[in-house]
Amino acid sequence: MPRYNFRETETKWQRVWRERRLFDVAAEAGRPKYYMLEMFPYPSGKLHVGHVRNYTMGDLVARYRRAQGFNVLHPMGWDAFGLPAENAAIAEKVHPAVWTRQNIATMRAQLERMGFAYDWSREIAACDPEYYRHEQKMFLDFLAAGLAYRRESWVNWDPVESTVLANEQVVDGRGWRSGAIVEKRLLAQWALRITAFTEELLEAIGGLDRWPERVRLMQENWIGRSEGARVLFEIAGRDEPIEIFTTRQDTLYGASFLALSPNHPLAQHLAEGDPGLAAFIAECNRLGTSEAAIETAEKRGYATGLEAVHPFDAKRRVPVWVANFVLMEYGTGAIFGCPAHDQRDLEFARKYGLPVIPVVLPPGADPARFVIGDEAYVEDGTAFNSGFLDGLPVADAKRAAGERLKALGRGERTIAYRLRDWGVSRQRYWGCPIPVIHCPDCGIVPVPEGELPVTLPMDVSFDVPGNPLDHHPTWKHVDCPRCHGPARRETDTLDTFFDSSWYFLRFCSPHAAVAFTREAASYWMPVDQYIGGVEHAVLHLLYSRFFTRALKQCGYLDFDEPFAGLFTQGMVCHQTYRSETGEWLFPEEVEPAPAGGFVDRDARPVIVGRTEKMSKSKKNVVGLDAIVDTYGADTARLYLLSDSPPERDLEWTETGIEGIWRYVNRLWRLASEPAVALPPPGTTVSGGLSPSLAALRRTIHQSIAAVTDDLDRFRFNRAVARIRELSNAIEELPEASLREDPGGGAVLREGLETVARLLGPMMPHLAEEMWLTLGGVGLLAEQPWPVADPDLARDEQVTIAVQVNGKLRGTLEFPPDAPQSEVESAALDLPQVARWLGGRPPRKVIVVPNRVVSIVA
RNA sequence: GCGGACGUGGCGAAAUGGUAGACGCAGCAGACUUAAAAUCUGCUUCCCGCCAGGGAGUGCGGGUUCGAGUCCCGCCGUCCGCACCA
Repeated sequence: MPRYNFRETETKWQRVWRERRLFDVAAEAGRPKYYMLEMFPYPSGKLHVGHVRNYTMGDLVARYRRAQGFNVLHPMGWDAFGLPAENAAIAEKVHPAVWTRQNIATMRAQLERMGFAYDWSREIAACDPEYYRHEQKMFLDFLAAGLAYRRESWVNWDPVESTVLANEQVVDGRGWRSGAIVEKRLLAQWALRITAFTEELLEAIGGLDRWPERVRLMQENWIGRSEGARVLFEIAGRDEPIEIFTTRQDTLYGASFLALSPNHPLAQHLAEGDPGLAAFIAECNRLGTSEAAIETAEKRGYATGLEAVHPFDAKRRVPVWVANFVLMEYGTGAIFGCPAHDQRDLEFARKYGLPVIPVVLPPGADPARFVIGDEAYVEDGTAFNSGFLDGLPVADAKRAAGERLKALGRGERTIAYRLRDWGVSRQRYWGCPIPVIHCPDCGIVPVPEGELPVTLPMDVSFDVPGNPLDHHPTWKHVDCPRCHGPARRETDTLDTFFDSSWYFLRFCSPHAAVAFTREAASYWMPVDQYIGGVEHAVLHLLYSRFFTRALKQCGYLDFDEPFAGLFTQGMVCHQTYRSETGEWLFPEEVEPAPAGGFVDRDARPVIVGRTEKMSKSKKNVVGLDAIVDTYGADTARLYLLSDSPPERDLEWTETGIEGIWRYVNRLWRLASEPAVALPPPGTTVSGGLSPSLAALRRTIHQSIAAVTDDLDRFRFNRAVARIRELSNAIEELPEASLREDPGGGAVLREGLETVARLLGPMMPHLAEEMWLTLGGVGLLAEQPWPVADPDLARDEQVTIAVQVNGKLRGTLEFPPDAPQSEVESAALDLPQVARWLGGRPPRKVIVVPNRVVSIVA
């Protein structure tokens, strides 16, 4: 049995596509465009099959839209700055630039072998000075516009990576990469004013109707809008009031303390004269903020001795504490405590013996008898013990309290957000240098635009910990561009998320002297379909939305949203294996044991772990090269599309890939050894077909319609199933009916050509080879997408279910849209139906056209 | 704690409120073969039955409906995101 020679075929078609520059595109005013983009990868080494699932989906969409006549931009590039390159430099004594370039070469070759339809002429790498020079210019524009600024602030410090992390990069109190417990440090840092767009970023989420609901919710939660009030508390004996934020200004009469964050400026100031407070603060900053630490850490406080004046009642005084549970990063870093109506405040008050004053009365409760026990009352009710607020429901009391605060000049209603400005300084080498100079006389001076790019020095050493740019003997020593005195270059580099916040714009005009041309961006943008992992729901995707707005403000472009459509694909999983001693094993180090289970190469038993996302650390990866060597790119591509819905996780199995490989060979035989001789291409099918041939034609056109619909809706697994149904129908057609019917060959040709066309976006090499074998004209990749003929797709007979009391008792065959009365009487005449009716007339009969007859006995 | 998604055969999964399990994987039986592989044919939700047929069935309990995997209410479970957020 001849096997399909994927090796020869795949290289052949890849060469043809490349030589004809088939997927290189140019903007064509007036022609509809389609921008298909997959999140560009970090060049970490070699690809495994898990990496290419989203590229396979993206390629499917790109080729499909191309066949539909769109001018498709489908570029690829490299998110090439980042820490792994520096780690490799330390471990393997190879320069990060060299390591990165090698990985890019390897991975590009791997992507090329997959036959992806990229416009490689637009390839970019973020570590290329011709790329990052433009982001240095952007940084300077942001600086001029006040969107980039330097601040001294408490930052997340990753002690393992010796660098600062953005809030978004701290996961569960730990560095997102290193896993080290993050510490708080006060540092001077560059930040981007993402909070200038908070409300806009939040509101516009509503318009992202082709984004997954999940991602939109995650962004909403991340921005974290909450309505409340800021309140100023005068402090006895001090000029400066304390400003707090609350969502419960209606409960101000229940205040029994104020609490400051340990990092609040006032707390810091007081600590200078209070060694006990200083020790308390130091203790708080040592404690982690991980889930476990938070759950076990008790509420602890330190009384400062200060007293605050109640804003509504000057006679009332409340003590000011410093408390470990108050976050400097949220609100104003200070709260007022109302123990009766906040669980956390209650715990604190009970511990330190502070008063608990109920001020919200549950509906129907007796004010004289209502007391707070172990649980704060947080539900709705009416204000009491609250002076002018008494009798008001919570919502009205919030409004009235807000108005009174404003009238008194002691605060107003306001909105607090969880979103913080984006700290972009990183104390690393392998990133984009921040183009500023620190001058002892002039302060911060931007590098003149004519001197961009500020390039990284190549002669660096990674022998000592810390930032190699800072250690470099000469790099940072420069003259001030303004006063020409001795000055120092900024040695921090930009967070790599800066690089990925605009790469989709660079792809529009990758060789332009500017970051991107306005014309190219206005033609290609926004990205019509973006595909990537959900792990970037609030990192990259939020930063890019911010960047687009910031660039708009700086005059680069004139739209707000970069990604019109977003799809987040599921992961590729594989079983994990461990040796008896607990070391992870690669799948190829493991084989099935004759007695069941698995053994390693030395026949020692292997422990089979759970199925998890493919990751290098657990070794449950299947190398892409090995799969393409054994089965070819098309087989791998179809497998990644066929088994699970694209948004769900997919389990990679050896039997699964073999099943696809068998199907590939069946398809190949079907096209290369047709059951009857095919008429020349373009032969029209004449009428008067036998029933089985007419049925096949119907299946062909129904398949075209169904596959088209499935691809539009990202239901790739279903599309694959529909194509298999069509190819099964062709295989199952009796040879006799093909031979005897004069139209047989033409219908067979139509069927095979349709299979090839529908497969084109999924298995482009095999489809191209089938097309050639069938004698098709030109390249399949240049054929238009097939269009279903509704007349030919129409069913000749419909099967109508007959139910008695909701149970299926038989079926009827009718032409579509048969008269209801006929269908009804045929149903009642069925012997099974008569039996269930037991001779009595039905109480009710419901006829749903072409579907069901429901009889109530 | 808050927010969200999901729960269907041995497995991956299909199913505009209208014949549950399409399409595949695995398995079983058979054909071809000296044999194996490959290929082909058939079976494959569970229970009763020789068949005909019947019964049960989409996490659990209710409800709406002629009819519910699908809609509504209440549970249980799994996964994901956020979380001392004032």
